[in-house]
Amino acid sequence: MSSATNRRDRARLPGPERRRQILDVTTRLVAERGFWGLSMQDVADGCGLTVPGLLHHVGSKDGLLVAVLEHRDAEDGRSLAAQLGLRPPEPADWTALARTPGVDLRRVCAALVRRNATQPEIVRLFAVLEAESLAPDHPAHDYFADRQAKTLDVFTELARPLCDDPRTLARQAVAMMDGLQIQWLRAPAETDLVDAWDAAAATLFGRPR
Amino acid sequence: MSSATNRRDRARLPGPERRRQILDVTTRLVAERGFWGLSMQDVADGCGLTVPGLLHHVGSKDGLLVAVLEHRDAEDGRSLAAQLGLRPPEPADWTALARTPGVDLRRVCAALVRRNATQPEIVRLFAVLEAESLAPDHPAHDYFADRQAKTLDVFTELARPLCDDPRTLARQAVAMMDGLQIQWLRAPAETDLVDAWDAAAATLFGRPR
DNA sequence: GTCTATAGGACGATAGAC
DNA sequence: GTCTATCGTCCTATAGAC
Repeated sequence: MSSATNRRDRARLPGPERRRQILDVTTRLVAERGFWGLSMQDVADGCGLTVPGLLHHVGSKDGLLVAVLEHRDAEDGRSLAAQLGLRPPEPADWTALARTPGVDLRRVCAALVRRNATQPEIVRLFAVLEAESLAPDHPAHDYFADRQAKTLDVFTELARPLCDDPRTLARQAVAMMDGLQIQWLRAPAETDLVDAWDAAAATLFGRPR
Repeated sequence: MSSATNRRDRARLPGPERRRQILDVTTRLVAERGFWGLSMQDVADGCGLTVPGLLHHVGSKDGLLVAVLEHRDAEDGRSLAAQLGLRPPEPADWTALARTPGVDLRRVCAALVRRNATQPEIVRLFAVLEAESLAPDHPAHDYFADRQAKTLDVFTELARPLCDDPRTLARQAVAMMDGLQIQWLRAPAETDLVDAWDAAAATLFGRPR
């Protein structure tokens, strides 16, 4: 018994693994409590660390949140690109979607919803932060303001082939996704997110293809 | 200078006025910070009270939140009843709407949106708490679970005359309202809530009347 | 109905040893 | 990379005087 957990059950993980662990634990806790309700103590406990040990990795509580959001963006970009069959080199660039032939708003939304349905925790993270960050002094305020603007722009481009007023359709698609996700999170037993979205897509985009 | 503010600028308000002041200040602060981010000290300061003075009125921090939510429900019930021309005696009973001739989901949503557009602060209060209260141990968790269930039921009844699948339409109407409100709160300059809703109503319910 | 005083924690962050 | 120790601040709530 010499190799693993050799000092009081506190594993001394290599840097990258420790970082991933911190991001995972934080994601879960922020989804539950929001940023104002998050305590560094809880995160540290969840990682088997002390608070100063945790701060060594992330600098500050604000820094922790930023790290989580950046990590999620990277993951989501990769997943979406993979689902839509894009080439891996530049996965993080949402904007590229709008210029990819054969990809329209309907397909992108369907892909997003299907991915989201498999990870309620992440959806909840964004739902909570989206509301909390309306406050101008919230550490993620600018991040979410940019995100909404960028999402609406890309969705508008994607909606252009589908209707006369793509901006309005983009707005409605975003609103519907956000709203259905909240209902699903509150009553997961009653609601199937994919079914609810497919019905909504029929309303938004017209009957199937 | 004997009647008002006679002791260190701290007005000794009569009970009901003080209560209203507390609820107003709390509403504003919860809308900004959520419940986890709310501090009794800030509420007390905003009322010109000490913290124990504040606690005398509301009992506890949880009690304060409950008081705010109950107060809002009462006000909203009154307003909606007035806008739809119902008799005042029983304004708080949402359920009655479903049995009122000439009232359907389209009209009720239009009335709700038009009222909400005049009070962004209240809309934000609900948006923030709706997300925060997804956590099972949040003091408003049960309140919002009930609220969502009840709203969906009433909306379903109201949608019955309009389509074949009223439950689905009800879900979509709720989702769309919630989602458009978030977008409006984040970028009030770019979005007019009433316009956005009227466009969405055309999508959801079909072209005008 | 409002105060002073205070209990009793939890919080985020820093300094410095190992 | 992680620790111990500690600082200073903020928090909700209670007890009891006025």
